Amino acid sequence: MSIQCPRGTRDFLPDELEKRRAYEGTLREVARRFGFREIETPIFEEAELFILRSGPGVLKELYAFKDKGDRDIALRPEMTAAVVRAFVNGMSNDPKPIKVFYFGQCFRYERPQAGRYREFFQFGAEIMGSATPETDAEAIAMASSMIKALGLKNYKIRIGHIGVLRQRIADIGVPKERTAEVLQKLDKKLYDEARPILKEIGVKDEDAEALFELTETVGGVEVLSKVPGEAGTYLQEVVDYLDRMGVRDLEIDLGVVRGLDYYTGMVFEAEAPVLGAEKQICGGGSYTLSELFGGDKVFSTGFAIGFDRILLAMEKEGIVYERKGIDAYVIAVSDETRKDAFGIVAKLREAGIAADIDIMGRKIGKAMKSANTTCSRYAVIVGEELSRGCVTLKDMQSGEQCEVPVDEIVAKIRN
RNA sequence: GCUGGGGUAGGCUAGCUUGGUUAGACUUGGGGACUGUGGAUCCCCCGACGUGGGUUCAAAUCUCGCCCCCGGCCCCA
Repeated sequence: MSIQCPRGTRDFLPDELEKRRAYEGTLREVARRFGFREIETPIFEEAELFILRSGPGVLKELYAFKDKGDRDIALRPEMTAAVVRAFVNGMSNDPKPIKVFYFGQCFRYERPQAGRYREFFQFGAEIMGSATPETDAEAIAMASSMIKALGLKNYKIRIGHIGVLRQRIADIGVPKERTAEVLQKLDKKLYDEARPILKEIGVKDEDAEALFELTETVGGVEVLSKVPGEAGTYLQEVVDYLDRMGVRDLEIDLGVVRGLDYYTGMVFEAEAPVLGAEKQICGGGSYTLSELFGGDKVFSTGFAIGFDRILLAMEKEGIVYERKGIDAYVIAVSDETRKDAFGIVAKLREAGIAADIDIMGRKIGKAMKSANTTCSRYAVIVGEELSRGCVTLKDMQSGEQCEVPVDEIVAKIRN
């Protein structure tokens, strides 16, 4: 038995990788259009970085190890922490706002299932040093554009506000150390499990029910009128900006919670229902994290897209990627012209044309077949017409062919 | 961590219930029919029982452990 990929990892064979690269390109292009620049950080970091960000609980799902210098190292389980670290270390005095995006693999030691791998890919973006509704709108707009640019049809973007919930939870007498526990139940909308917890804390029944009602505030942007105080006004602003930008594929859901403590205000998620259990394709919000890593407190908004999942969702929607192929396949009719054919393929390549040629000594019929399987636009047939300084150029799509002087083939193929 | 289903050539699969020819087909790949023309057809070739033990004269088939894959729960930054 041969050696397999480690559990939860995959080989990306050429067909698959070409597709992934193309969609990566789509995401990069959208980010570029939104004025973001790419950033890259190490694949491994000091384990401490992730513990600071997410709490000691992450350790059990971290690929962590000691290096030969006895340092505690971990493969990154996500990228935000590293980007914020890089910000604190080297970008904190850059002109604001700082808009960066990243793409890369992350690692989590979890049980693989649909859309969940141990090595997976995230595409994300952070806007740092700005805390305005415009900032949040910009992040949501870009996430929405990315999903649309990929061609996904079936998805939902839900926007909430963690500040509203935190405030309310504090107001009704839940101590800080039990907030996370309560939020977790609210996130899942497990009110029956939340009730006894709140009761035990000593929260009044009517306050508890009012809290549940708040998290049940779900619907179109019009439900914002029911959201009290500053947060309601703030979200209204965000939504107004989004509306002007033509971003209307959203709904309000104050039940959107997001796991972590450092989220401060707006939070949002996107999901693709076709995916089943692991349907979340994007998540983000506004946060402050830099002070945890020794920097000043800086407001940021960011999000990450689960690249593997969104591709899976696209596949389930029947979106197929068409292989690009090459421009020309050069075919020697006989051994007499074989070496000349290599001269011609070299010339095409020199001119920037993607050109291939048979290297297995095959005869014309099989070579033609190769031209076909490499998805070549043209076949360049090199035979006796070379004595007249010509080759035969065949359009593989239409089957039409004509004789072309050797020094005109580059121009002809370029059109 | 818990749980359901499943592993036969690169891919898809027959055989397994009832143990017994050389594990069969399709497809991909290589060669040829076809000495200057691809997608069609035909012929030939390469290629597999996840792994380790047990039962047996004999195991792809029965049995146990492990590994892996596909789902679901928990978790999900």
